[in-house]
Amino acid sequence: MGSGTKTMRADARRNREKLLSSALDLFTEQGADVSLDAVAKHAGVGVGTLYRHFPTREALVEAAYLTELDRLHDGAAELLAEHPADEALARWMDLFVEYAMTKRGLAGALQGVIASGGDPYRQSRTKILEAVTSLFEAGQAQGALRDDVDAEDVWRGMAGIFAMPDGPDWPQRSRTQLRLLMDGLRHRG
Amino acid sequence: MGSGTKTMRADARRNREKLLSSALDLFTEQGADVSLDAVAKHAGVGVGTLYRHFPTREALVEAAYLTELDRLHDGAAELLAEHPADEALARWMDLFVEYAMTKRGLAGALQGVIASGGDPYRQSRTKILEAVTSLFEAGQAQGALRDDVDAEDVWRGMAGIFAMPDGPDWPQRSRTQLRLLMDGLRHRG
DNA sequence: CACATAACCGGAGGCACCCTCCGTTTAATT
DNA sequence: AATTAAACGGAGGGTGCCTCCGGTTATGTG
Repeated sequence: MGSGTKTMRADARRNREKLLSSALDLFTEQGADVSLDAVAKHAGVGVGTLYRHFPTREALVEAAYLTELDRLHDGAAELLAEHPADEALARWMDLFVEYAMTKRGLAGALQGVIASGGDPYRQSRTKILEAVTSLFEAGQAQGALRDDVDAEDVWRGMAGIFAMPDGPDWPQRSRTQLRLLMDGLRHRG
Repeated sequence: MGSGTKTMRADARRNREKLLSSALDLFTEQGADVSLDAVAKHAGVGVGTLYRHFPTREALVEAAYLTELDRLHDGAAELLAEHPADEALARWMDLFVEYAMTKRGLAGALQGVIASGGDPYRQSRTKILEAVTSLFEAGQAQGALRDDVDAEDVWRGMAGIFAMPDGPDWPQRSRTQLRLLMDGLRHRG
């Protein structure tokens, strides 16, 4: 990830982030063919800056997606630091719904990334599984969650929300779905 | 097909055809992102004319493909009128290779058609199967071709060329392949 | 703190494409 | 030959892409 994100000049990093978040907004709510000029303007930045950070449209979309993926991944550790593991997992599932929503929104644009030879989903599985594992196993260690299933089972259960037909209440239904799963994961009694 | 191709004014039909053949040329040899201005110029026609005939890029690409499909389909009857059925089938296979080549060339552009909700391949199977059937069954009736296989088997055999890795000599190898198939279809002795 | 300088910023500008609009041409009809 | 509805063509206005470079700013040094 962020090759030199660490040694970047402060303003450079700021702009990079503004661009990513604008791209996320516009792409998810307006589709794959937003103009890059529009993204730059929305970020309050010149087009030159955009092109310096992301030489191609695909680079921008891919980076936006990977950022979102990282947010999801890193969220696990943060939640785990502040809550009992089972509650952390429950909250993390809400994060997961948000991730799923943006992924849906970006789908069209990501399609284009793949068409130009990219592979944006390469680390998705790994990262997500890593997060689930850390949360779930912590829950087991704390005696709050069942021992007869493993993290992959949990992940498969969560992935079910991708199969649901979308509609205006998709997020709500997904959350319900995941809450059900969560209840199933706790110890009886 | 050609909704009112029959009652169109002569110049209109001429231009329509010039446009289709130019589109075929340019799309197959330059890829999916040729400019429509370029297509019009290549056809020796104003852009206005292009847009009148094909309101969207997708409409043009789809029409070009369907034209090619029709050419293949209609070729069967023509060949059958001029040659013994087995020879007609052999010649038709050459037509099929040409069709396959253009289909490969258009693949990228057709991908876009599908993305905008089109279904260019809907009638492909039917039309091709219809052509094969007429040729093959005529051959059987004339006693030149085997009786223990049917037109669908022939079609499956021909479809094999789509599985071959492409390269500069793809057309040649495809023809060889089909000639082999053709030999297998004739009666022994 | 002031200065130097390397890194970064912004957006004007040139180019290509898209698509519409309307004055002109032409095929078909009588 | 005259009429007219249909079709033509391409100029033009709008938009997006991407580069280039004069101006700005963060950061390390004296």
